[in-house]
Amino acid sequence: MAAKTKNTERREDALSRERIIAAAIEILDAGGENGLTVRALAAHFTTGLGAIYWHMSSKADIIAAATDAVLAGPAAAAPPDPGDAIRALALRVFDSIDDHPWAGAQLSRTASQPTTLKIFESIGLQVQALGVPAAAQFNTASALLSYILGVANQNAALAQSAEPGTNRTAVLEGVSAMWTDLDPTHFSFIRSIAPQLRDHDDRAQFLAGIDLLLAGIQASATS
Amino acid sequence: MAAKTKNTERREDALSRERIIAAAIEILDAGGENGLTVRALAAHFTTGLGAIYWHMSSKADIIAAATDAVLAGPAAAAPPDPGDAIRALALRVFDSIDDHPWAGAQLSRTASQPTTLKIFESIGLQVQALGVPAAAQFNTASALLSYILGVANQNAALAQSAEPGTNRTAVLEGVSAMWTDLDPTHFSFIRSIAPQLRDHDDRAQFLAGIDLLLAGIQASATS
DNA sequence: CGAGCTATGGATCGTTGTTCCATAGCTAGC
DNA sequence: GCTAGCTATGGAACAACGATCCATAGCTCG
Repeated sequence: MAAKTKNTERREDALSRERIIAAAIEILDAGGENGLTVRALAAHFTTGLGAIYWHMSSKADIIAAATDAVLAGPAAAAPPDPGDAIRALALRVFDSIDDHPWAGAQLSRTASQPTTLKIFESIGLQVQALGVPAAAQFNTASALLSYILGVANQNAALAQSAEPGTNRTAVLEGVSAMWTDLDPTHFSFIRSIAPQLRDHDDRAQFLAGIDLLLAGIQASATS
Repeated sequence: MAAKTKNTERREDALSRERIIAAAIEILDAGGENGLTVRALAAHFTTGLGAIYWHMSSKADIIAAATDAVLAGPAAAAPPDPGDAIRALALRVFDSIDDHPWAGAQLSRTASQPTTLKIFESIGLQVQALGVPAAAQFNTASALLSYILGVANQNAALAQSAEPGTNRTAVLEGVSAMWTDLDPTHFSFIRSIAPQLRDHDDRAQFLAGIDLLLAGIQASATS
């Protein structure tokens, strides 16, 4: 059959779902979730609202698609060891959220988000490879997913709390100082770790939690 | 033109920050986060917007205060065993979010939320009691907090996705059916656990994750 | 050469958070 | 007892948002 040439270009730079999502990611990276408005998108293409809504059904649709696009990585070959595979998978999600914090809030927003399902599936497969009994696989994979999404959300929240081009170091300095000024009788622990906050590595801390879960899985299996 | 005398008399039921927060919780429980508008609050007290903004500085302030109020439990006496104390603490947060899902999304929104700080402090104290080395306490407590907030967020998202009086069982049935209909080659794990989703216990699953982390902490300490 | 679909630009609607202002009750000082 | 000033209230007004609707222009096909 003759290939239908859909070159119905009204504009030089034809609008499309892909181009809109790419622009949305740009705007989200620059201004956070509040910076993305349908009007800002329309202005980016020097067009009207109708053109945007012709390609996208709603703003939620736009953000969901942008999140999927940002997290749809090349799915690098999984390491042979299931534990390492989970670590690599988790870090891939973490790094994506680190680059695009607004996506972190979206990931846990709708449980049916395709990306979240794919992550959950990947985790589940590695949990099976770890030899976790069938009856415990659901709980184990859910725990890993919940932890990953939890960290993703906190990163997103932290990034949004200091919207503009604020330096990350400055933010941590501020929080650390705030923690140090807490009431010593009610917040002895937080005060004790306040100095560590200033130059701690988010990524390493995230990985430490994954390792804790993996150690727990190992321990539960051999007991 | 002295026609309209404005009815700005002092009210019998005097407005106050506490009464506004209580009403906000009522509205949030009934209609979720989207159901709470400043105008709905004003209508609840048969007053205007100015009266609300006199007591509360912003809508974010209202939601934050409502979240704090809902999670400020009686802080029951902690069990002697640190592990049990963490379990009890985590379940207290879980049950609060279960009753007021909208609070789950708020908890991780602002890291400086007093309630989150208190939870973090409590976790940290028990982590210390567990004998975790000082250098690992920050990471360990953070992992526990991230997991708890992660589950809280997912509960909040799930509750919001089916806003009205939809039955929880019906929602799970639907998701379970959706999982079963996934492509078998790409979602073998999710399909395998789909039946378990239908009648799984959220609370027990949450606790299983806590136990996994506790087992991991134990294992890391003795190795 | 029109009919019909695709796509666009923008007016418009309803709702939201927030600010502003006029005004009434209350209280302290004289 | 009177008034200046603070506390509190009710509601108008504003700016911005997501979403819908509509007129219209380009294009394909019969």
